[in-house]
Amino acid sequence: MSTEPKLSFKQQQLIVRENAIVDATNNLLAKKGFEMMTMDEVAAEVGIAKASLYKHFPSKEALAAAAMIRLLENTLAFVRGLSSEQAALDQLKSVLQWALEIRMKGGLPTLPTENTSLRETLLNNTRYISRLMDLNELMGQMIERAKSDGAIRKDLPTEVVLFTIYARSCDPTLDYLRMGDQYSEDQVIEFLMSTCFNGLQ
Amino acid sequence: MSTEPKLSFKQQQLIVRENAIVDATNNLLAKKGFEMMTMDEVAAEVGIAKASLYKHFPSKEALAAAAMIRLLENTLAFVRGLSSEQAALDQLKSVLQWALEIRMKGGLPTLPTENTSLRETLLNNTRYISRLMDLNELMGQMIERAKSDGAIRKDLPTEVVLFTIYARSCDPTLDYLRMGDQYSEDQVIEFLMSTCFNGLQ
DNA sequence: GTCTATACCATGATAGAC
DNA sequence: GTCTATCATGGTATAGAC
Repeated sequence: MSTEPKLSFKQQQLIVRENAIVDATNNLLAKKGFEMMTMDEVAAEVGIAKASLYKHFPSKEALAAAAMIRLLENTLAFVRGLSSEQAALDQLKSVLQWALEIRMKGGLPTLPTENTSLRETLLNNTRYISRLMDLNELMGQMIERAKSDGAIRKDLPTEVVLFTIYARSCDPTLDYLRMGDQYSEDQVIEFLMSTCFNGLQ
Repeated sequence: MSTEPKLSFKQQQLIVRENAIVDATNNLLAKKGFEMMTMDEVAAEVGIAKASLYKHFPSKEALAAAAMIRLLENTLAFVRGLSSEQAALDQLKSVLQWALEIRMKGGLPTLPTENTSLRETLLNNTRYISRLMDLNELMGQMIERAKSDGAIRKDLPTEVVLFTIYARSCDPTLDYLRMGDQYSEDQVIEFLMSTCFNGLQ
């Protein structure tokens, strides 16, 4: 991506530090949600003083947004790296599976579902919106290809298919099924994907 | 239900007042979520002083729990009132449709999805848990009947079917599709139900 | 850029008069 | 049981020294 050949030691150190901060934010966000996560906790997990956080990120919302954007960019990279020889339907399934595996490992759901001040902030964040539109575009193309393959129902608007996949990737059913720990992680993921693509009937 | 023949005027007044409080809570909870809803707002919407709220409900959590329990009891009443002549699959569809229509009208999603202090409180509330278990029991029976009718896939555990329906009733896809207002409310509900029961393929 | 210490403020909850 | 007024807590954000 970048043409910059080398970074000074200080710059590298800064990046490492900020990565650590975003990592901690990611974990806490996944575990407690935006409102219940406090800046004290983030600072404690990173091992720095709270005030130092504010040297890197101007607000709690900005910090959480950074975590969401990083996840979104990882998702984009995954989608772009999909084999173009795969059938479109299989590509879609791979994306959903990837997102569910991340959540299984304690990661964030790809999209924010709750009505929080974070949602507001993200909708005003141009970088986030830009990435989200890129992802929607790519996913939309895959859905349309799957439709012409006859692999996805043509009576559903592409938008509906898209949101349904997004929603399934954030589905609380995963947490409920995992809580009971009656099924293996792979089984849970298989159930979620199967009900999404094949339905209950 | 009750065998109490008459209530004093004061008692009736109390019930009306508390209903109004729970109504307001219900609306704000649906609009803003638990964390973003403040007791000041509830009081303002009811038109009483905040301190008066605390004469009726000991805490914010208890107030929200009252709203959730009322909804759950309404759901139970709806499920119990379903015609026993209907096929089990149609009964399940009716329940989902009913829940989605409530949300369309600005109501609460039936189950709490977020990780909040409210969730904690509810899980320790015996009345809530008791009602939830009743609902799960009834829904589980319907699912098993639908399975033996050959109307629901037998390879899915009943639990998985149950959670999937619950999750769909809280699905953020509804909000996204409504925002675009490209489709009528009935169309949106139809999309959600169809993708749930028939899948995307 | 990191720390300690603190300002500041929103909000859940209470006191006490009527 | 309702009100006005107030408290207490906790959490975001900042000041200022190093």
